[in-house]
Amino acid sequence: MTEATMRGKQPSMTDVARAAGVSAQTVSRTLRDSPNVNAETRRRVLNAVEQLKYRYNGAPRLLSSGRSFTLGLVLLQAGGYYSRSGVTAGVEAAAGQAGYSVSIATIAELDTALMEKSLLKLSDQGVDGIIIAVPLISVTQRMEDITRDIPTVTVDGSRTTGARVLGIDQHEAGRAATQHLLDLGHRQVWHVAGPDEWIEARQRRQGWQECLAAAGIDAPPALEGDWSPESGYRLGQILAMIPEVTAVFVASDEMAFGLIKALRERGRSVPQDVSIVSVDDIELAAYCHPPLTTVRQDFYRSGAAAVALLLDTQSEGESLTPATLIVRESTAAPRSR
Amino acid sequence: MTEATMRGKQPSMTDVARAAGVSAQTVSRTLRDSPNVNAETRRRVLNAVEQLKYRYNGAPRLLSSGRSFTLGLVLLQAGGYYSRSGVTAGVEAAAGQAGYSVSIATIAELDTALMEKSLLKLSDQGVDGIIIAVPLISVTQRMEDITRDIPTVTVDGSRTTGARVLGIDQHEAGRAATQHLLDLGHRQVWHVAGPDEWIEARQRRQGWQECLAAAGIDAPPALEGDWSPESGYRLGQILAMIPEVTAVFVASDEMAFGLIKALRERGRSVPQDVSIVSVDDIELAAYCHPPLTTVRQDFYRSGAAAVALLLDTQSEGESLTPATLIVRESTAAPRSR
DNA sequence: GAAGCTTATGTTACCCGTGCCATCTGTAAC
DNA sequence: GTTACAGATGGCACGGGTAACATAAGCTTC
Repeated sequence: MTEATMRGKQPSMTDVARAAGVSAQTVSRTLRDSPNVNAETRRRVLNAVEQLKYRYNGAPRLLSSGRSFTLGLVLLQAGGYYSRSGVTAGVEAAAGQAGYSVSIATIAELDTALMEKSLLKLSDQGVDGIIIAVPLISVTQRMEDITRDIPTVTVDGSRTTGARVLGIDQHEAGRAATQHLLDLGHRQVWHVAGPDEWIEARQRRQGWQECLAAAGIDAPPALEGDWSPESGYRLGQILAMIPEVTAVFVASDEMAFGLIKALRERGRSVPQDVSIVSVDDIELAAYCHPPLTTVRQDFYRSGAAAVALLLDTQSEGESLTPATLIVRESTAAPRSR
Repeated sequence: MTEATMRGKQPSMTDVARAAGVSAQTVSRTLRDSPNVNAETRRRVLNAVEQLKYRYNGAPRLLSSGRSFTLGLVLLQAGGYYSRSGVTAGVEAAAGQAGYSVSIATIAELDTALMEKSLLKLSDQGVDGIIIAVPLISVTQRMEDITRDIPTVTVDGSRTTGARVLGIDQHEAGRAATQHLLDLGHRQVWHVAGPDEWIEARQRRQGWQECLAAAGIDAPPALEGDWSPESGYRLGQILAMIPEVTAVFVASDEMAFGLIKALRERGRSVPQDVSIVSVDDIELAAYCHPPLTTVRQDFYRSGAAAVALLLDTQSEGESLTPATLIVRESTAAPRSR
């Protein structure tokens, strides 16, 4: 027992060493399970550790090894974007499992300068890897500089040099949603897309387009929203004025909420007059009226997979999480004429 | 992750110093905007920084001063809680403003052991402060040990020794919601509460109870959900079977979604048969059917305020963010009899 | 013109875990 | 008895930014 009870100061390995009557080096070896430590010595050391409530300090290792055992996560702050929580949880869980901690950097909006700043910030913190959960429009030189130095995985984003990409199969999501509507007998499927800078949005739109093309249908112009329910509402007011519209593929559940509201206000009911399929399967999708037919996305799994990809140098390249169509009550066959 | 991780030996301050023909200390002073640096010298240093692409390294500072300029954020992973994204964004923005980075620790469920582990993990990382955005049921000795060493602010949680508490005025939220229903002419207000471990839930319930008591009404038993829309749905099925129910105060928007669905399925329409007021004002609250009358919570602001409280040693004690009632269409006067 | 102060810069020591090498003991091999 | 070697442990330097102190020059004041 040491009489020196320094308040506020954490004990160091040297303190433990003194208490156990060995050198700091031996303490270090003991704690790292080095082979050449006598059983009796180990016991004494561990005892001292217990006694002093010694806590390992990673800073010196970071100092000499350059590794911080911290991963950076870039998120978009913009409200209402559900994927965030799921991806975050997945990333954090998988990282924690592997002994890494997660440092976040949110960017207020989709802007190259802000993006650069965030990457720089994470780089300054000395993160060992970066997970970008934000679409990248244009990749600047500076971004490349950083992602060249630090392993990077992009979840549902565009490709950076050296960055590995991973995500849900958005193309398939768009296809499946559209096909479901065609299968119900709809002759045409309209589309409310997400912002075109978002890879997800573009891929979903492509899936929709190609599915229509495969059925020999000329795709109507896509309407572009910003993921918000408000934008869905706005675009819904437009669609409600077009009598031909009987089926709409909406790029997110939240926009679908707005769309349904607009249609209802204009006297067009879902699914009797208009069928709607969206994407995400947020928790509330099953509890609105009518419950949404939607393509489920497993964000948690994506986040976890991103970390796995980052930490495991073996699995190079891309990987995709499947998307599954959940049929509820926002879709029906068109009214017979 | 192996050699790919190693950021090729980055230049150090000494390298910059050599390039600029000054001492490392002067470089340090320049980068930290110390007052006593000659303009010409500063120019040369910054030039060298640019040239060598020098990046600041925080590890040594953590090593010698113990300050990491990192804040820890404890979140609950459990899905569907809107508060998380808002609080996170607020925390990160305010922290970034002050030059701090944010490291997250999510706990899978409300469990003392997990909570301890998270705090320990953050403590190991050397965070300068901790923001707990999770309700604390019972505070263990180990938690106290940590929160005594590290400044801690709890957002909408219970009180830890030494931890400062901050949050939205939940009591007032419950009162305002209930009063609104009474003002419309309802004789009785039922309540679907959140889990009782949550301080928010308890405070909202108290506000409801006291408001009824003040009006001379005996409060009916509160039904307890778990914040999920599913639990709202389940409890809604029960309430739908009680003809006397004309007004319900629901502790969260998401539960309200479920409740409304259950009522509709049982042929009771909102707000004609039953009025509903909930809490949160999530983005979708305005886009469901009917749009929800709800008490708005500014999570972003709470998060930002938590950081301010943490970093500013002056402002001791608690602080409350106001809650405002947003009247939409889920409430109406009771049917006249 | 010496004391006293300000401004600008350099020097040194420190934080603490770990890689590397040195040391010491005991034991097996010749 | 001498060499060889493994096992166990200690000593020391290193990493990079910074607090604390030292130094040097310029300027004011009496």
